Amino acid sequence: GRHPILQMKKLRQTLFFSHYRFPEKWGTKKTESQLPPSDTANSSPKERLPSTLGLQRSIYFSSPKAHPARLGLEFFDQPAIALARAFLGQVLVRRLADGTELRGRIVETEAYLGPEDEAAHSRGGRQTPRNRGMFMKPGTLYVYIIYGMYFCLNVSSQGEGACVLLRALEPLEGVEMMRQLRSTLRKGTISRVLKDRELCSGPSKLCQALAIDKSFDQRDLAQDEAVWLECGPQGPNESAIVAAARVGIGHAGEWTQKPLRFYVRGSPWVSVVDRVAEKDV
DNA sequence: ATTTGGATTACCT
DNA sequence: GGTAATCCAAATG
Repeated sequence: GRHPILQMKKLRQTLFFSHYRFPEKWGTKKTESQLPPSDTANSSPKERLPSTLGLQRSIYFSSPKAHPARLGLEFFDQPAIALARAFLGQVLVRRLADGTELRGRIVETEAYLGPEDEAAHSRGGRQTPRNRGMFMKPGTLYVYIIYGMYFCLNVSSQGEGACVLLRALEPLEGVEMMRQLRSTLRKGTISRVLKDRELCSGPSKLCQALAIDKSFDQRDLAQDEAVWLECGPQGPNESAIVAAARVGIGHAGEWTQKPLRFYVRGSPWVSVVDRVAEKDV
């Protein structure tokens, strides 16, 4: 980044968070047995955490005040398709300036594979000031402006220029604040009360609901103080993940049809349901 | 320097 | 199902 303010931000983050350490391994990947995606999904804090969290909670995050199950670089350092699937069921957290914490369970993602992917901003190896985040280390955010007025939130994965787009969340915590943010930020004039389903069911909707804008570009999801990812109580079954064509990438080329969008089958929080794709198993 | 189009949303019929 | 809104930034000259 050649922008002095961005450089300062970057430096501040680096210094402030340089004391963080992460375990050698997170342990085995999330178990894929378990139950189908939960109906209410949200378990009370008192509820038992999965055993895989034991390791993560150990010495690294001893303070209960600290992020109890924050996912680190090891989680993000996997190929885009694997990461896109692994995101499902994890909880995205946004801490606002006043300390309010907003939480949403990720239910829909898209993988963008890098230079060979004709639908990716990094197609053909294009690297520009805008998409730099795609080429940075796994876990780096890539936030860009679309149609001059909306934001999209991506997370860099393993693989040059590869990333995952976050497309929909199930609101879990801070729902009224999300409603307020959406009502305030969206372009519509009238202030009809938005339904819960309308809060985070789209890549730009979730950015509005969580107050995520361009200032989050190139931040580190593994270390930032205002946004992070927590291990959800349980991920969906493999069979509960639908693989469908990506949304809004035009009508040309083989890449348009590839099943690189993933969402939780039957979730009412998904932005676009693909009935045809759901028939395949 | 100018042009072009977009990883969307909201509101219309 | 269709399309206006709205402007950044990549691509082109």
